[in-house]
Amino acid sequence: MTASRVLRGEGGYSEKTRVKVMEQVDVLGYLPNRLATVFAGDQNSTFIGVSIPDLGNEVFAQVLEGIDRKLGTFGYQSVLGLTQHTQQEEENWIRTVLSWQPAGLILTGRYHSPRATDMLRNAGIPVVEIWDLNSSPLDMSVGINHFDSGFDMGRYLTSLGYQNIGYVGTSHDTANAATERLNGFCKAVEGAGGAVVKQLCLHDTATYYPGFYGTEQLLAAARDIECIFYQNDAMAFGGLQYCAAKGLSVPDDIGIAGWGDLPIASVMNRRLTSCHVSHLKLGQKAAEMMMGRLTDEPVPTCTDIGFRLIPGSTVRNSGV
Amino acid sequence: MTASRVLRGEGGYSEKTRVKVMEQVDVLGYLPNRLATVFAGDQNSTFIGVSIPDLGNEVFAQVLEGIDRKLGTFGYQSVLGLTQHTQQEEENWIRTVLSWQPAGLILTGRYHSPRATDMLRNAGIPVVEIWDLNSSPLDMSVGINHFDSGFDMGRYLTSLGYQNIGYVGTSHDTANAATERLNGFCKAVEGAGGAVVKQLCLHDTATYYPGFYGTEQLLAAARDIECIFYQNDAMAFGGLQYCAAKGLSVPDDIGIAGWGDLPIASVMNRRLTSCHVSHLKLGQKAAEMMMGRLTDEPVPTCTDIGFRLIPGSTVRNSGV
DNA sequence: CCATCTTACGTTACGGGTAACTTAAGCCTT
DNA sequence: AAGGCTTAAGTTACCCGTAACGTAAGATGG
Repeated sequence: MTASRVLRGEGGYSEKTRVKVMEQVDVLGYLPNRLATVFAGDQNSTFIGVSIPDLGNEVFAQVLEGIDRKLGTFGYQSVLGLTQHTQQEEENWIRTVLSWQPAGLILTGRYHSPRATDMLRNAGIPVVEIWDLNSSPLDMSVGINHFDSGFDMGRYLTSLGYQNIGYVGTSHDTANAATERLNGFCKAVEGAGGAVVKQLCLHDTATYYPGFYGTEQLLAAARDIECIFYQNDAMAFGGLQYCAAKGLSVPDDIGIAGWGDLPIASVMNRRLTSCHVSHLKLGQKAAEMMMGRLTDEPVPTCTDIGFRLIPGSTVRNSGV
Repeated sequence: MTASRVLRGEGGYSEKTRVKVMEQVDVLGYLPNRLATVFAGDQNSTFIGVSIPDLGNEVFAQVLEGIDRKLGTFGYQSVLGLTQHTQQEEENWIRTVLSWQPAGLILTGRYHSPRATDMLRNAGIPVVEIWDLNSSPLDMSVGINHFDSGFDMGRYLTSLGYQNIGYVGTSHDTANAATERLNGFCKAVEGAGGAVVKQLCLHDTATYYPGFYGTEQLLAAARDIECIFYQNDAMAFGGLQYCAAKGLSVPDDIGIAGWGDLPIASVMNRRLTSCHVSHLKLGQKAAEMMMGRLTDEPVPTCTDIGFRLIPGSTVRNSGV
């Protein structure tokens, strides 16, 4: 007991005793068992469960980096869960991670299975839903409005005179942010008298090569396409390279627009038309909101971190 | 007690009782507290501490993905630690994560602080050191021989007739895999009568833009450089784009070689000279070795997952 | 019908840290 | 020197799940 007091520095012991305790700590290589402390209910754990769809997608790796670095400065640890974009994986992971008594959870996406939602409500711990801005979150939410970002891109492309537009992305079991971007995009394009003539949703990962062959498939199916909007920048780069390989000039023969503004854009001579989101900041903000809630500070329920359309030069630069 | 038996399905209860227990589980929304089980010492935890330098570097994101997915199939969770390439961060993280009684640790790199090494030895749990192959690991090791991979690249470039070669990378407090690649590279180049005339180690992250401006600095300092070896592919892409921006023809005016074979290479029309390592497989293998040890299977101490030099077309294609 | 076995369920104790309380020792005051 | 006060250190109980053991009821067999 006295040793416990010394280690926590709460006072009530003599200097002589302190030294003796610290000596024994060194001799025994003693490491406290935090499990016991948390288990006894005297303190909360410093685990934060963090669910991320996948790390092959650079944007999520950046979000996770932002979260973990910020949590680390508060002495908290991320317990990772890669949910592969499925609600079932997420539900299983939530069940497991809750049994470890985490201090809170940060979840990517706003769509959860009914059982998952129940567990989250019952857990009585802070939950931050990230990525998709959610006006009625379980607890807290930080992200952007994906529908709006898709809408803005649709409006931008149609303002340049594009009428026949294609989309290349990937398909998922459930609605997700990319779906919402596509919905916003279609609404804007159709509202401006254009048409999203072909939407390709590949059963693949949203990375470079699917962007490449997806472009081939799209152009084979709809030759009159003037411009392609991609699920993300990686797929758009794949599309750019397909065009280069086939001698299609961008933006003269075809326009290319991505989403997410990957770091590689910083060195490309031709700026990819895209939409910038500060992924690192998103992650940091999520961690800050979590820590704010855990220290009983007032925390906003929803935080919109915003996006910025990047006109770029892979689309024509004015209306025809 | 009977409830505990029902929940673990170990038998010794009647069907009637089972139903009653399950009803109450539903009513109460009961979730077991795994902390108590582990704390009581009846079982090990299912945490695996995973330290990764940073996630901005795509290769580490892939390694982590490989680890976490594989661990997930065994019902284990990763507790993440981003150590930012410093031993002090790693030591602090190890101390914290050990206090949570993890079942094992997976650490990136073979160089740890003395205190960290002590803690790891005393912890009595499996440790897998990844990335750098370590012939005398603390416990287990999986990765590649970075010195050799640098050496092979040096030999390859000199075999093409390159004599004055530059290097662009980043600097770190302590020796790391990139340093070993550079050492192997220099040894091969010098052994073949060439010279690594300038080595630029930037105080920055090993990403695209530092590759871009690092190239500018390098060429300004040493105009006679014929070929540049980069710490990784991201920096090499930055270099490629610098050359494109300045009208330098690759490989006619200058040769460019990276390391790591990033996914974006799959869609580039010009194959980047690089070195392929299966990062995902590395992560999976690390997780498999960990699980093997935890289930008392015989596990090899060291696993070399190998690398493959990619000749590419960003260096001249035969000796002069 | 009693001895023995089996099954179902209950009781006790433990793990490591700490809150709350108790005891012991040292110090001062009158 | 007895009483009151302060400080240091010790004791007890608790957190929750489960191993180990105990017990009661029912089944089986001779």
